[in-house]
Amino acid sequence: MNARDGLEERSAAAVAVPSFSPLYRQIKALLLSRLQAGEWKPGEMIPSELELAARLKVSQGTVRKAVDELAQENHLVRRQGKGTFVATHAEERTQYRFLRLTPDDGASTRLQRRLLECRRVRAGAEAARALELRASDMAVQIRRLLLTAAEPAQPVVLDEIWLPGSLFKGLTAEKLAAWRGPMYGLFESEFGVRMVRAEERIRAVAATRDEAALLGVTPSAPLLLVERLSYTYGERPVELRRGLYRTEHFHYRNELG
Amino acid sequence: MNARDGLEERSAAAVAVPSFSPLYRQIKALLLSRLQAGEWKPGEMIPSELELAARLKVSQGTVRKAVDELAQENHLVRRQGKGTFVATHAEERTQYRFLRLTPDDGASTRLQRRLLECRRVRAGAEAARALELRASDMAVQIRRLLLTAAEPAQPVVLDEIWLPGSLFKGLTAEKLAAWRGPMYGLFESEFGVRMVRAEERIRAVAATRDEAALLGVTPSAPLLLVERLSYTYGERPVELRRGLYRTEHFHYRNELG
DNA sequence: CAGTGGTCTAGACCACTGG
DNA sequence: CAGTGGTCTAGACCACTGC
Repeated sequence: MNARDGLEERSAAAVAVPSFSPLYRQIKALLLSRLQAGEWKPGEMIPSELELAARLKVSQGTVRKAVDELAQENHLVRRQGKGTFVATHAEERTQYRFLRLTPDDGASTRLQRRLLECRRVRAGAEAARALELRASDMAVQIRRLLLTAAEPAQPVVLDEIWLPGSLFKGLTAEKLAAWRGPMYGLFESEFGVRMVRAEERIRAVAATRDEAALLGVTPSAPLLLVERLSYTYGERPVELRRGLYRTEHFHYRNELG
Repeated sequence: MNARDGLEERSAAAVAVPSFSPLYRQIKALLLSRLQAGEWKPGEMIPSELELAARLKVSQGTVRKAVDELAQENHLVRRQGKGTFVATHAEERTQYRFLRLTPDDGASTRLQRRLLECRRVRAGAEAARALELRASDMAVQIRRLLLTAAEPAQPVVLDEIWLPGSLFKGLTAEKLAAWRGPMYGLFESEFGVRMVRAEERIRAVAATRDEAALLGVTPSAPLLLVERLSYTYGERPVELRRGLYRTEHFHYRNELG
């Protein structure tokens, strides 16, 4: 079978390409569109390679390459002997998959949360631009603290979060406070919004008086400012997060390849 | 042919494994050991997949998978129609492959260098621990500024670098100042040390009086502290770098998968 | 044991590069 | 045009999981 033949179903899903789109990329785009459509939910198993190959009239190796790339991009998780599953933030080994803050000593990263605020507001200029909304559109604004779990509890992170109001209709302080596990897990199961990737911009700033009070540092103390924009399927931004990190005993870790 | 047969040459290069080492990983380890041995120099082309397959008595697909992983880990660079080449820091499109600092406006990242110091010193406790030396061993210490290229030149980065003296014997201020292109390119071509990966720890700190003077900020102004430990082949640390970044008009960018 | 992903092969053909 | 990496196939067999 030739890569250019048949496959109407695929060509519809195929994304813009340089000049030539190999078959496995068309399969990949097709699978991605099905993930986006919610055909398989986070944590669920997708059909086996052989079954997909048979259904799509393609060899196993071609499906394999498509699934490999999706697994590498954290959309799918392969488990030998069991199957291939839709990735989820709900059962992360690390409590927070996107949080790169680590204690200086290799100790545990157990942190407790303290919800400060959760309300619906107009997005405003900055959040609207990042989230591709109008400034007058509604947004959910959350403010919260992360503190060390060990007593005495020390504030470490002050987060300020904006979410598009249209996507998070029933999100209340009660729901947030009651939820155990990663916040992104709640977003998945309650609102069907799965974070796929994120971009962060990091700066050093001086604490304002309010920030200093909440984080237990002196005003104008240096803090790490981490601005994160998280995306769901289709490069659609769905969360803006402004985190202030105390870094006397923690650091932001990064790996450069 | 079975994955467990023959292949004395490979088993020697095979690294510790969970319980089962597929053939392509043995090939990968073999290629990696040859890269480490300098059999092919940075920028050079390695033998074609078919030739390697023939020499190693293995199918092209197996070599392919090994090379794929090495390319993904930035050891090799594939160029369709031309060949597969040893990765190098000398011909990076971006001037600095490991520098994640970006201007807030999407403008160019052109920076100029100003060498402040380059001398041979005792490593000292901190650098010795990081570089796996004795505190009494000699190290090369470099201090330099990076400034915006556009006039008026603004200081942006203050770097302090430690290198193991034993590996960088002829490294002098003159050599450094005369070198055009990335510093890591000089390390490759003059000292045969290729940086393979790096770890960074990022913090917010207050500028000391000296640091403030060099960077043109007020004392105790917030700065981004980026501590980088770079490794060459075999997980061997070969550079400790302590960078202080001004982040009023620049930010450290990161992608989270 | 059956079902899954993981490895390996052999061979055909395609896309890209440079002489 | 020859030589390179890139794609695709069909089939065999291996390793891991759970019943």
